Formats: sequence, C-alpha cells, structure tokens
Amino acid sequence: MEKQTVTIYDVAREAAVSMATVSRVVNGNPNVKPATRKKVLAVIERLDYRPNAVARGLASKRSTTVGVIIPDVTNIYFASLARGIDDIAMMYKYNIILTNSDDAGEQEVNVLNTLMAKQVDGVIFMGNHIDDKLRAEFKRAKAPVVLAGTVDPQGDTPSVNIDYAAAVEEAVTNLIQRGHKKIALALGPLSQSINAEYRLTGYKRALNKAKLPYDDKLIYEAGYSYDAGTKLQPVIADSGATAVFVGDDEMAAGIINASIESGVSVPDDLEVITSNDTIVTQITRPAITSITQPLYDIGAVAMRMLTKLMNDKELDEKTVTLPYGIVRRASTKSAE
Amino acid sequence: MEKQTVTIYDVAREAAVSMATVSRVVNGNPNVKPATRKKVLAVIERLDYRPNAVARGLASKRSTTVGVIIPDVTNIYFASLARGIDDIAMMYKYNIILTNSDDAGEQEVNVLNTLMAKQVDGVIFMGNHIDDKLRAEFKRAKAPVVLAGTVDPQGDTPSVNIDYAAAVEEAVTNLIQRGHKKIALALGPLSQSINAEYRLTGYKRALNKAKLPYDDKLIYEAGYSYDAGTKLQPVIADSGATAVFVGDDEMAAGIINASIESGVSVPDDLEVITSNDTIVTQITRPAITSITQPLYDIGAVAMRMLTKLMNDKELDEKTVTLPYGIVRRASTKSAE
DNA sequence: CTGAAAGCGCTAACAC
DNA sequence: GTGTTAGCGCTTTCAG
Repeated sequence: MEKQTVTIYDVAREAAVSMATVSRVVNGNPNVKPATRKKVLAVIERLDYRPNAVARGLASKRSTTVGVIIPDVTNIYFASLARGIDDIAMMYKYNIILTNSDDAGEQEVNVLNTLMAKQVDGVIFMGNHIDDKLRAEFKRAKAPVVLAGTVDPQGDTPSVNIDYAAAVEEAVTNLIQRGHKKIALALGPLSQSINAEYRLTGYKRALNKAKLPYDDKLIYEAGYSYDAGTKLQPVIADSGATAVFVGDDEMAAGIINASIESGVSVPDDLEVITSNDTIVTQITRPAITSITQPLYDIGAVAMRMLTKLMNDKELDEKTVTLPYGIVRRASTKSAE
Repeated sequence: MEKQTVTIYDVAREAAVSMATVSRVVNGNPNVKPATRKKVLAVIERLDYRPNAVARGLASKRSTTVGVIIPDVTNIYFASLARGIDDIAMMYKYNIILTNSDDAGEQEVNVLNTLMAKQVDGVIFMGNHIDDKLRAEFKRAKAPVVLAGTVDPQGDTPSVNIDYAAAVEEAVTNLIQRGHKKIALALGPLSQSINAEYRLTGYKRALNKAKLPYDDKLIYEAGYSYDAGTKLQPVIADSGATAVFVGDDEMAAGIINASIESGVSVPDDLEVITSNDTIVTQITRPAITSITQPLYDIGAVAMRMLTKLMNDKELDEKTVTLPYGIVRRASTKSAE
C-alpha cells in the first residue's frame, strides 16, 4: 500500500506545461503569466503535489536546513537559545537538525561531520569549550558556523554572547560594596574558557579594583548540577566566605538549599548570585539574585547572522555582545 | 574560495573501479573482494571523500532523518523525552529534525508537512492534544508516526506513555487514605485529553472507590507554568481543599511557594502531589512528592518503535505503557 | 565480485 | 514567458 508520490513531472503533464514552468510557480518566480500560474496552481491543488525537498536540495545545492549542536537539550539554558534559533530559522524557512554533543570534543567533531554530510547550509554551535581540533573543523567546513552562547577566545568564528567578564565583575563588585571580603566563586570546569578566561577574569578585576586580595582557595570547580551544588556547599561554608558567585543556576539552587538545611542563612550568612536567570532562580526560597541574559535573543541573533552568512552577505559585526542585567532577589541583601 | 567537493565518481576514477564498487564499500556491502575494498578505502582516505547524504537520500529514498515535533524545547518534560529520542536515533544512525509547535494544531499540521517534504523516514510526535485534523494528517503521511508522552484516545497511532489515569488514581487514593475529603485537582487545559480523559478519570476513580463525592468546583484549569500556579493558589486555598494533585511541576512549585508565602503550610494545611518528577520537585521547599515517569525511556522506546516501523517490521505492541512510580517528598505527610 | 546504465525529483542555464 | 536539456551525487537493478 505504498503511497504514490506525485512529481513535478506529473504536474507538468496534467497542466500541459513544462517542468520548468511548474518549478517557477512553485518557487514564486515572477516570470510566469498569471493565467499559466493559475492553471498550474490548480493542478498542484488537485494532485496534492508537494515538492520533494531532497531532490530540490540536490539540484540547488541548498538544503534549507541548518545544523544545531547543543550540549544537552535538557539543559534549560541551552534549550532557551535553541528556541530562539528555531523560531528565527522557521521565519526564514529553514529547519533545524538538532544534535546533542554532551560537550564532548570527539562527539562534537563527529556530529559536525554528519551535519556536513547532510549538506546543511550552516551550523549553530553551542558548547562550553572550543579546542583547536574543533576550530580546525569549523574552518574546514564548507558551511558557515556561528557560535551561540559560546565563547571562543580566539574569536575567529562569529558569535553571540553577553560580556560574561563584565557581568561577573559587576556582580562581585556589588558584593564587595556591601562589605564582603571573602567572596567565593563556584564555577563549572576550569578547563572551559567561559570559566577560566571570562568569569574568573571578571572576578579578579572586581577584587583588583577594590584592592582585595585574590585567594585561589575561594575558587571552586564543580559540575553544572543541583547535586554538585549541594555537595559543594559545606566546602564553601568551611572556607569562611560570606558570599558566593555561582556559574550555574541549578548549582546555585543546590548551594542555597544545602545552606539553609545546615543552618546557614541566605542571605544573612551567605549571599548568593547566579548567572543565568532561569526559572530555577524564582523557585528557590530565597529566590536567587542573578545576572540576566537575553537567552532567546542570543539564539535568535545567532540564527539571523547565520542567514546572512548563508546568503554570502557581510556581517556588520562578527562578535556580537548583547546586554546583560542583574536582577536582585532575596538571596542578596539590599544595597546600603 | 568555494571548497571543492569530491564525489563518488572521483573516488572511482582514482581507484580504477566503478562507482558501484565504491558505493558498495561505502555501504559495507560484503560483495567486494577484500583487496578492492582496501584499495578503495585508501583512495577515500586520501581524497577525504564524504558521501553526500542528500544525493544518497534521493537515490535510495531514505533520508536517515526523522522529524520530531515538540511543543517547546524549553519545556523540561518534553526536552527529556527528546533527549531519549535523539540518543536512540543516533545509535541507529538517524538524525533529528526538531521543530517547535507550541501545541498549536495549525502549526503542528504545517510542521508535519514540511517534515514530509524533507522526506523524513518517520516522525515522533509530542503534544498535549490530538484532534481529528492531525489524526488525518498522520494517516495521510507516507512515513510512520509514533507518539511519545502523548495520548490519543482513539489509539490508532503507535504510542509510548505511562498509565496516567492509574498514576493519578494511586496518588489521589494515597491522599484519601490520609484522611483528606476535599482534594483539589489542578490541571492544564481540559480541552486536552491527557487532562480531561486521563487525569480526571483517575481522580474520579479514586473518589469513587472511596465513596467520596465528586465536586467539579475542585477541578482547576490553568497554564503549565510557575506563574499559573502562584495565581491559582489563593483560589485553591479558598475552596477549603486540604490536598491537591497537580498536573505540572512548575505549576506545583508556584502553588507551594504561594501557599507558604500566604501562611498556608505545606503539607500541614495543604498536601501537594505533582506529575512529572522533574528537577523542580527537588528544588522547592518543601520538595514535592511526585509521580515518577521514565521520561528518557519514553522517548527512547518511541524511537525504537519508530526504527522498526521504518524498516517495515511489525510492532510487538502498538500502545506501550511504561511503569510509573510515586516518590514521596516533604510536600505530603508520611503515611499513617 | 564488478561494471554499465538508468534513474531519484528537481533546478538552472540556455534557447526560443 | 516558456520549453529543453543537462546535470546534482548517489543507489540499484541487471548483466556478465
């Protein structure tokens, strides 16, 4: 009971025109007499003809699909970017091939290659770290690549981000102004440049400006998860820190809940500021003060840039920096 | 500076064999003498040849990509399913074209059509409701469709779910056994069969078994969000209900936080049970008792079923029901 | 075990 | 405006 597929040829025959003409009306080419267009459209309707995108892709060398590499769809931060990406893609009639990479370099390279094999017209890459191998693959790829919510210190690849260093600097400066001397920094792996080169830099700058000493015992490396946060909390408590900047919302939630359960008051004994302003920051009690990022827009802007690149247009700026904010909630004390 | 693409023809020429032979070695067809295979492989390596999946798709009529329709990637429940889907897909060498539908019927139909145009070999559909229009499209589609975490009361389409009615019945029965007489039910739109036909049914069955009266004033319809929960809470409080079953974790979190902030103690004044056991249930204080669902597996099993269908194999069962559980947390009192 | 050749369904010059 | 004609890069009979 295989369903019969009707092709452009069938339409051409029934409408008594050539394939070329049918192709023209399907693609909205203006060089068709209204009468013929109407006739063809009628046949298309009657036969319920749907163009085969694969054939079209082979002939035109454009697949109207873009690859999206994401560490894990289940991560709300990246999923939010993905939503922005998909909405804009859809607006421009592109589809998204979405693949999870688990942030693993090898997997990222693999995935990139299968995407190229599928002839995607471009790719949007999200990840926590970019190494030389990956950078080389990006260059080698015959389709443009844009980074979303992902930093590359080398800056070769077009990207959309906020100024992570400045955001952390501002948050930590806030903390310092409220009198804190020992401020902990809880990050994901320091092997990732977002942590080692951006967040840490912002933290150091804030300390520096205030002439506070830098103590690497206050820097903590943990996983991006709630459990990582609960495990880290006692260590932070032991350090004597009275405030902590956290690189991930779930981790921050873990730190807060573990603090309270062990009798450490937030914000009285420990102020907490986190990074991504996901829904988690509103659910905890106290709710968490956070850097705010235009997550959806980061994805959306990245996709817009990609459409330009796919059409061989110039980019106004290669490295786009979107504005961030800081939203105060109950995990920090009010300013003096 | 267009990158030159090397084709199967180039490989054939360089290896002094026919395209057919190259095709055979690329596809692992055993009918190739080891020596020739080796020779071809060497050339492939040297030329850095990568098969063009689009051309392959056109010739073979299999794109090795499946479409995934999801209400919103940003929704952790569906994203978890998507992760299971992608992992299994990858295992079977399929890629995923992911599209957001916002649960909107029209958009779902559109998206399904563009997926078919892209010649996907199958599609996995996730959504909160299936209407006749959609059902008709599923039938009309020339590629198989499997529902994941999505019920269709008609049961025509293969699907993977838990027994939502039984789960709610068990949860509510629990509540009843602890002495509750007025148990509220907070659901998403009753226009969706998951709510109107499954959860509500389970709720009624529990009441019935316990010979408790059914009062439709205790049934609340709200959005799947934290804010919807905070807005709903005062209404529930006014109703005099001493317990509530909630259909969405974020909504439950909203109810809990709003309760506590308005002086209603959870679980003493109001016991709360929710549905999806997402990370949210662990972050609130009190943490939320929940039905547990094998989210990842629902996606994974759905994808496994789809691979069978795509290879014209029979399904052992068309409607798969995976086991659920109930995990007790602090939002409910311990059993007597 | 290998090759020749005919498409897959569509686009894109190029004529007319 | 419209038709003709090559392919796009690969799979797949069908011979041999």
